[in-house]
Amino acid sequence: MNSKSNSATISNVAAHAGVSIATVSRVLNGTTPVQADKAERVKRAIAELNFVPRPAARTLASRKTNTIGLVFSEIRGAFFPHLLKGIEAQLHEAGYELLVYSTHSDRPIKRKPIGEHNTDGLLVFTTSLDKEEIARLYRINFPIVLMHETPPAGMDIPVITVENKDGAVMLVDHLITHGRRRIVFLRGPDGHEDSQWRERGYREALAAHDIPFDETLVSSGEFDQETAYQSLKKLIHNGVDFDAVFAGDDDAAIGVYRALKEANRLIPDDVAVVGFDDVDFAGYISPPLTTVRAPIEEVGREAVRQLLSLLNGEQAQSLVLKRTELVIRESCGCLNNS
Amino acid sequence: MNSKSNSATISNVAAHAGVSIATVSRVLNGTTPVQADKAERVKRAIAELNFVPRPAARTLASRKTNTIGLVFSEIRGAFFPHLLKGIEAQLHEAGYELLVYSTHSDRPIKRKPIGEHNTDGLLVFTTSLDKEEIARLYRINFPIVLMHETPPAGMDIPVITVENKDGAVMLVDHLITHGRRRIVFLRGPDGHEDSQWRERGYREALAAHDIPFDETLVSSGEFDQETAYQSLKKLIHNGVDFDAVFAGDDDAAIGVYRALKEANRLIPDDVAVVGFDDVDFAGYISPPLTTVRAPIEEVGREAVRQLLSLLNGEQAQSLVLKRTELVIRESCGCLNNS
DNA sequence: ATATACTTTGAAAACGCTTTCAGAAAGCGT
DNA sequence: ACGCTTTCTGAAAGCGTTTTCAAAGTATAT
Repeated sequence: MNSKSNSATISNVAAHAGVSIATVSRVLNGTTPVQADKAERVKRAIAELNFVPRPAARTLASRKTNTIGLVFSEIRGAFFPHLLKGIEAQLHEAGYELLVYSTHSDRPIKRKPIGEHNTDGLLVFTTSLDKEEIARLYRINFPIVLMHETPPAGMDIPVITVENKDGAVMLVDHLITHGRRRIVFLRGPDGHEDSQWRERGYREALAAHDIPFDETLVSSGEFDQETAYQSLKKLIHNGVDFDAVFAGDDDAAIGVYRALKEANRLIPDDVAVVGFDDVDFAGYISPPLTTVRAPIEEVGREAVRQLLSLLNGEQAQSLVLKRTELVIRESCGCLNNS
Repeated sequence: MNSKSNSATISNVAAHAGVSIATVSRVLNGTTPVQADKAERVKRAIAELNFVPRPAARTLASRKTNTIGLVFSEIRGAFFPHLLKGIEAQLHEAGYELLVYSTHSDRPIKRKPIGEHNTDGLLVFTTSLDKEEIARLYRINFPIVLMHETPPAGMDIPVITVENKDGAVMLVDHLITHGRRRIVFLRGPDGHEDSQWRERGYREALAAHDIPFDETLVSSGEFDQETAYQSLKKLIHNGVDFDAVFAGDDDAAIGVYRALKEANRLIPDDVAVVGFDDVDFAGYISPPLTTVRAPIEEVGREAVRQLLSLLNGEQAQSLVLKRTELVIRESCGCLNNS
């Protein structure tokens, strides 16, 4: 069928240039100096024969795959493309290939199809890889970098994430400063670290203003529009009193908007709403959403940088926290009140 | 550093099970029947030694990489994740790996780093690979499937795309039916086939209602928010008379919204606006955008299916057109008028 | 029994590179 | 000129599989 088989190999090049294959390999990789004229002949032969070294053969001989793997569990609409973009760009600059794998919950595979034998290192997003697999890779000294998740206790694996807590503090503090006191918080998925940190920020901001934490104001948002919608609807139905909502993330904020509109509560006049992430649509919904910008593309780039350090045998930073930034738009109401 | 090197190989397994490596290979791949008891011993040995065959060695020996490549040029925010999701899911179901490569315009590489030697086949999105490279791959009989782009003349390469023209016709026809006559069209990027077909649909719909095509109503949108904003601003500034805008795609529609709001023209009362794609935010901007749903995840899945056919030596369909679907929301104004 | 045809099996040859090792060539100091 | 480094270079040994080939073992048909 396809004729990959007939293309030139290193021996063809060697023969054509009148040198040994070792020499060809050397000009190919620049591992050892080669006489100028021979190098020239080899280069010409490579060009004429249109020779491209087979990655598989290289990998087998050198034990390096020259590719790194990206593992993630969900392609969250607005979030993921930015992460991928950062990773892709930074990685290809360094000459590595990118193998992508998504571990959907419904895929009951034992052996992970991505790991030591087909990559030189792994980029792991949130909880896409279970603790045991991470531990196993760590034990065999396989380079990994985690994004938005801390490693299991005792393992020194680099982590890149954003200032979730700071972001949440800024948001909630902003709301309080502008007169809101009863602020609903919608939690993200269980075990999601981003959510845990955001809740911590929420609590700290309240405490800083001497507002007692009120469990009835906390509900489940799951970083998901529909869940947030249902949760808020229930709060309203139960007659819970609140004048603001920190939705957990921007997706959930959409659900909050819907519930509020249905209940004829005005945003921001009756209820201020804030999200998290500053996804693409945040500025275009109505009213434009006040949120926190998470530099997710930069998280991707940084993760690659750290992984490359590891691959080069250098020391990597064990934790890189990317700054978040408050983006004030209209849903918090401060543009009118203040 | 890392100890991939010390893990079990096929010979270890063979020794442990008391058979030859050929036999191990056979139970591994099921290529030839093996006596039940021996097979059992081999399986146990594999489990005990925790043996995983090295992909590189397999590839070298069998000349199959068991991975396919995805080439694209841009990670369009709202569009791309769905495509990737479809591809990823379908591909891993079939046991293939996914290698991802983005050909940014500013990357001046000669040899494409993705192709015959590191993949068994390629999925190509729009114009991410130039004609020559496609022609070269076609010539060596390398399996490719194109998404949203027709192959160069004379090459029978499968194409998966959506009913762009039909979608555009539905959209424009809908506008006309509801009384709009002077409809602006914002073109996508030069050479982008989606855009060309949408324009064709735009023209056909006009013709069907005996509305003459008016070049002054056509401008450049580039499927980009900012460009669309600028173009529309200029149209307004030039005093061009129009009562509707077909923005080319949803991203451009955002720019149109902005320009219109700035000019104090009401959507849909003064100007109806429609987009294309039905990206995630389309239902949440204000007013909610009337658009056409493009089943992009399904395009990804279908592309994989066709590529797998090719890989299995079967005949693939040369063209698969996925149906588009009109999604009527509020920006077209029909919910009030009709 | 005997010739004939399957089944199973292992030895060994690829697959296309990198890398080690030792030797040849060249440069240098005396 | 003569050793002693220092550079280059090629032969050959892997890397870990798949696959071909022929032999050995079994069953079937005469």
